[in-house]
Amino acid sequence: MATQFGEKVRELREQQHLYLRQVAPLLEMDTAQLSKIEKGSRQLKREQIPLLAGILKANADELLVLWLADQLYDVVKDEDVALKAMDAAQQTIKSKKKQNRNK
Amino acid sequence: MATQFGEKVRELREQQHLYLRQVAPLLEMDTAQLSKIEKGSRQLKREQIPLLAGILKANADELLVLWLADQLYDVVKDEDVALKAMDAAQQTIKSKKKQNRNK
DNA sequence: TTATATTTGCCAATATCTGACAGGTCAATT
DNA sequence: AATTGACCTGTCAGATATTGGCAAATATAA
Repeated sequence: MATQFGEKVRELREQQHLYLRQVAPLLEMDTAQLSKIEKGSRQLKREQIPLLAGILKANADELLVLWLADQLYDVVKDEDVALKAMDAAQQTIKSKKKQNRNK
Repeated sequence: MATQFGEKVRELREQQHLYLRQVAPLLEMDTAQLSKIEKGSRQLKREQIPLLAGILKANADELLVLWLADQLYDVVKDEDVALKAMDAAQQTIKSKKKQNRNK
């Protein structure tokens, strides 16, 4: 249930001494929603990550990596072949990267 | 657009000299849907993979790995930090595995 | 042309996710 | 014990996304 992204957001928010009720309006949501995001039962929208990073004075890419890792984990979390699937996907990404370099 | 899973299914189906119209009904769908699945514009349901593997005399886990890899790829395909996110997710999976061993 | 196999476009039906609110717990304060 | 402030949880209608199914288009071969 808990997510790496949510836990990191909470940690950063507390470091900044901010309350949910202070941060939530900046993201145009209510405190309940932000609470759920930190607890991992809702997803922040991908495009809101840079804004949130700004609010929490954090690195947007670092937050993005955690956010993506949560999405990836969600796909394979119950699968015995999770690591094999991850390897296969990694290969795909690497070969696409190579393609992009050569065009 | 194309998927590893879809391409593999087509390859296997042709090896078995089967037509879409022969395979589709066994999966309780029409040929159009199966065509889209092979082309990668639709997803086969996770739970239908073993049945399809049986029809195509293929290994269910092998197909599952491709299917999952497609889902994973879809999450990160447009992201610069794709590989970092994959690494992070891999770490999470590995540490969960360890947890399961010790309980 | 005709027949067969596959592909594509469309859209209604279904499934999933989100926003918003109400009511709840918990801890500190009076 | 009553109040306050911060946060958490459940619910559900509305918004979004996905799927199923049909019809028509395309492709290939005879």
